Amino acid sequence: MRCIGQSSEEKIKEAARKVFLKKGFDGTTSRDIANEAEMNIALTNYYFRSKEKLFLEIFKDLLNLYFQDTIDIFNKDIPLREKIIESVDHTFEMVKKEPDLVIFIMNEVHKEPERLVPDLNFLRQVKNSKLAQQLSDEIVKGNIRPIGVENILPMLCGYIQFIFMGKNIHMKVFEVTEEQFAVFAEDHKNIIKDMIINYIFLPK
Amino acid sequence: MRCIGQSSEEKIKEAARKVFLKKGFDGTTSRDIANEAEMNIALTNYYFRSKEKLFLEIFKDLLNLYFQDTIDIFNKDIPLREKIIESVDHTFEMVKKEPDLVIFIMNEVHKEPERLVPDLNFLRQVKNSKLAQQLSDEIVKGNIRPIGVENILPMLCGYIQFIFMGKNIHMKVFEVTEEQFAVFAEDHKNIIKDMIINYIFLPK
DNA sequence: TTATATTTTAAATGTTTGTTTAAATTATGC
DNA sequence: GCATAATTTAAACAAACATTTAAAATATAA
Repeated sequence: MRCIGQSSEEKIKEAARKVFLKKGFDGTTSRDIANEAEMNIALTNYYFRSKEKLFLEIFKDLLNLYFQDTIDIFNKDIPLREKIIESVDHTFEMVKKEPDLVIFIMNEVHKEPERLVPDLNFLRQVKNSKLAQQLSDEIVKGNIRPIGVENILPMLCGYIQFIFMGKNIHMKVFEVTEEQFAVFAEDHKNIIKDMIINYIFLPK
Repeated sequence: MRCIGQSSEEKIKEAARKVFLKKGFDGTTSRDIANEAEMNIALTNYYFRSKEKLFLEIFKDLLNLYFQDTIDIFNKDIPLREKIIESVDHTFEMVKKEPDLVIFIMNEVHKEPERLVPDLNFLRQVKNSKLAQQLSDEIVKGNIRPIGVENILPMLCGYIQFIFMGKNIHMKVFEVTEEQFAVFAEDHKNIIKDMIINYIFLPK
């Protein structure tokens, strides 16, 4: 094995990740991946047996990327207000760093929901996080409105995600540049945080 | 021309609309469309010249469906509070009726933003609606926080849309049925309305 | 060095893709 | 009814598809 740089297997996986994220499973051909990796077309099947197997491996990684840090934040031992801010901020940074991730996950799961089945145990962590207990506690104390994880999850993650999923539409509708969109997104992020906190917490 | 029922052209267009919405452009084959329409494979090209042309025609219709009613509501001569409620309610009904529409538009525009270029004039109506003026007026009067159309649009439409785009993910994460999801969605719709109004309007 | 195992290659596999063809069928206008 | 136009059909098209093959090249281990 050549030990300078990545192995061929890694090169292919990274290239495939890039192309799948950009074009989705249906829009990606084996040749696209081979070209991106600058490798022979046969190597994809030599290392991963099929396009589908390679996709599923990458999909698993990306689903992890999509949820793991959020789960970790939900499980942190910090006050609710802080957790809300950190969650929104993290989602914002995540979609900024990996702009194709959300629409990719949404679209692939929409077309074939059963792709999530092998990761059901992983997904369950979302609803069983510390945040759930934290919400119940604060509700009992009368500090916040009665609200469950299922309703706060989209607020903390989904709203921001939507802004970036609809980036191209926004840019056309409001006729703005990338830079202007970035300003808008930052602005909207702060509105979301204010709005959630303003809504959730009850006046003393 | 046979005048009982639809024309062949209409049959094909309707079938194509159905399949494109479900599987997207890349995931749809000419034979899928012909099968769905129960028509000969050659008729797609006889009536629409190519798969691409047929797609663009349908895409235009769907983009209209996605935006037109919202634009109309934005232009209504009704109080802001009422307009907010009506917008959210309309979005909710729209995505319930056409569950694949939002992810379809999002995904196709994400892959190829230039598909929106022919409809730029149509899209401009969103930001030039009466709602924009209405917001400025209320801001000057000190009734609401300073906020622009670009920030209120996602609140009125996007948040609800996200809930339905992520339907399959939600159902797996929270292990609920279709019926339970419907209850959740309804619930979240009301939260969104409360949250927006609670945030936008300043106390007298 | 030599034998063996791993990796890479060009070429070919059989399907499926979008699209076209030319003939067959049906409708239309006089 | 008959000529013409419009529609529908089965079949074929080349190109692109995922995947396989078998030989060539390279690395490994003795």
